Amino acid sequence: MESAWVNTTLDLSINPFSHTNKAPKREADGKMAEFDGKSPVKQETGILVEELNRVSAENKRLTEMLTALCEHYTILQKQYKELVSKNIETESSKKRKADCEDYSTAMIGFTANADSSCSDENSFRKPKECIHAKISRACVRTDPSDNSLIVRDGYQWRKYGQKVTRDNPSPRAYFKCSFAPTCPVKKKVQRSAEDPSILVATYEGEHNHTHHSPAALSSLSPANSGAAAANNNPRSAPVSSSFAPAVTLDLMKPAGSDGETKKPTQQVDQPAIQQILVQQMAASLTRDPNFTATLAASISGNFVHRKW
DNA sequence: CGTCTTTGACCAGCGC
DNA sequence: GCGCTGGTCAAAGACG
Repeated sequence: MESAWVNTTLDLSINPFSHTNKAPKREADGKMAEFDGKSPVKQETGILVEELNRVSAENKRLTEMLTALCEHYTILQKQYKELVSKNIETESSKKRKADCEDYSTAMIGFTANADSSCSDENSFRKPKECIHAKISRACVRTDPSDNSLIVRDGYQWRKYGQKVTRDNPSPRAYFKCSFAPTCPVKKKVQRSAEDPSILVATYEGEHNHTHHSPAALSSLSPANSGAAAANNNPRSAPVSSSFAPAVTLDLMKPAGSDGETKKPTQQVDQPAIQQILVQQMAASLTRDPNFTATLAASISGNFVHRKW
């Protein structure tokens, strides 16, 4: 389900006039108009009207594409929900959870937040804790060459253990929330066995403090990974700026009543997800210096080429 | 010197 | 009961 990853990047290299070569043509038309002896104002007006119509048509076409994309996304998400519910039913019949755990399934669909239910990893081992502890899972795509098991989520974590598990060659790191001494939240981070570029973070419990960490605001932005990483783990080297954009949501959002714990997090309202996505895209873009630089270059380039 | 990470040891749960 | 496995502890070392 690679298509489930939400790509928030923009291709700024697209020149709106490139496919029609309107700009050079318009320039040429203007020169020709001088030779034709027609009114340059009328020529310019006609060109502008034509361009306006073209832009409107393109806008309409893009809107239709976006609508179709959203519809496809909705359909895919529904299919994923059905798959997850089926998996929960089948997995609950198995005795040992470790045999049925598959991180890749946790990444399916909306990979940012997969709030696990009692069918999750501790359900068979610690059924009592499962009732009280909120368990959620997040998948973050990282640079495959980056060996650090750091997931920047805005909180401060203290590593208290590392273990190599049976079904995954990469070690699993254990973290406790160090922001508040009484905070019971624990986090396990391990690379996906199938895709080493993906870090799977499993959170247990709920934070009993507010999200004061400065990195909390910047954690959603890959561009600020350096500062966030410094806050999260001052001693570790800053994560490469080539960090792929990963959607990261508030992982500690309450999953609701106990009766609802059987449902995966993907049950969140569709408009809410879209709103979060839009906010994250905007935040990610506006905080990325590369984006602003590229945008400025693109705009200035357009001005130069178009010779307004 | 204080804080944090590392890592081997220990403990508990589970299956056989 | 034994072995396997995951989770946690705590001493030692690194780092600023």
